[in-house]
Amino acid sequence: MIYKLENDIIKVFDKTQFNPKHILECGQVFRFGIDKNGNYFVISKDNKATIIEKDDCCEIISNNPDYFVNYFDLNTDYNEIKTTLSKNVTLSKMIPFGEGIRILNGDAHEMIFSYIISQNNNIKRIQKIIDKLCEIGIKKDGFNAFPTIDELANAPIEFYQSLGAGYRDKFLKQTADALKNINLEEIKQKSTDEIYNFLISLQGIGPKVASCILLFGFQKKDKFPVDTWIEQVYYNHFSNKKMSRPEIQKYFENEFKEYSGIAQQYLFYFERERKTKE
DNA sequence: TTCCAGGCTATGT
DNA sequence: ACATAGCATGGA
Repeated sequence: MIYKLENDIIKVFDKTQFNPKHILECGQVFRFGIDKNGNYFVISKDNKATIIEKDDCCEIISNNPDYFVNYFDLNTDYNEIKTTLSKNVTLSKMIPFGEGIRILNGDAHEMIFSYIISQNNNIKRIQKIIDKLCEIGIKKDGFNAFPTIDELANAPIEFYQSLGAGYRDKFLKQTADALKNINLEEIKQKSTDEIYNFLISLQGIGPKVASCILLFGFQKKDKFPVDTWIEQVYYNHFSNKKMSRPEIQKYFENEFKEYSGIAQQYLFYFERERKTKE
């Protein structure tokens, strides 16, 4: 156990496997930032958590501690996973850059819309578009909840056109309409392949976006999404052999098995931190 | 100005 | 089954 619950505050003691910067800036989530006190915060669904770094622990202050124990995946031992993944020599050299990364247990519905927006886009603009999308979400204490399926389905196409999302606006509207009569909790009971096929049947979702949604929204850690950054990691650090993105995905999923998605985050964070100075 | 960003759809072969 | 043009927008 790496955490304790005290007066609705989660105290995480093992900082080698919990680092708010690594967790939030490794590209898996978009509704986060640093508040005026210099503390990281993250919004998920209709919940918000603020993370305060102390000398001996990180304190997670939120409206819903149970939600965030699950959200931050606090019952999983990431040091054990790191040891396993370190058998790959190339990856073992990159893990220290993002040693406190954890895969967040995000909301499936929120991940679907977030990652439709993410296609052929950059993270800063993705965040701006999602922020605008959330303006129709319920007002909470200092933030907006992510809009529900009904709120998104009831919004007219003009709303989506006002987001600055470009050609993705119609994908968002079509997906909102398609999801209106679907219970995602029932979808969750299906096999990974069945969920994948359901996801790519939605407009604006292809192999990469579906893999992200499976990993971050359906907690399928054996998925390894391949985007432009991962393609570069592959050619810069693993092989010069020309491969398609689906082939690169297979290559890494075969290498990292049930921890593929976690390996992917270390690689993504390493490559992106190396090439973007803030 | 051109290129690129967590790619997908549509339309060829 | 695989290859590629076109796609909205904004920042470098």
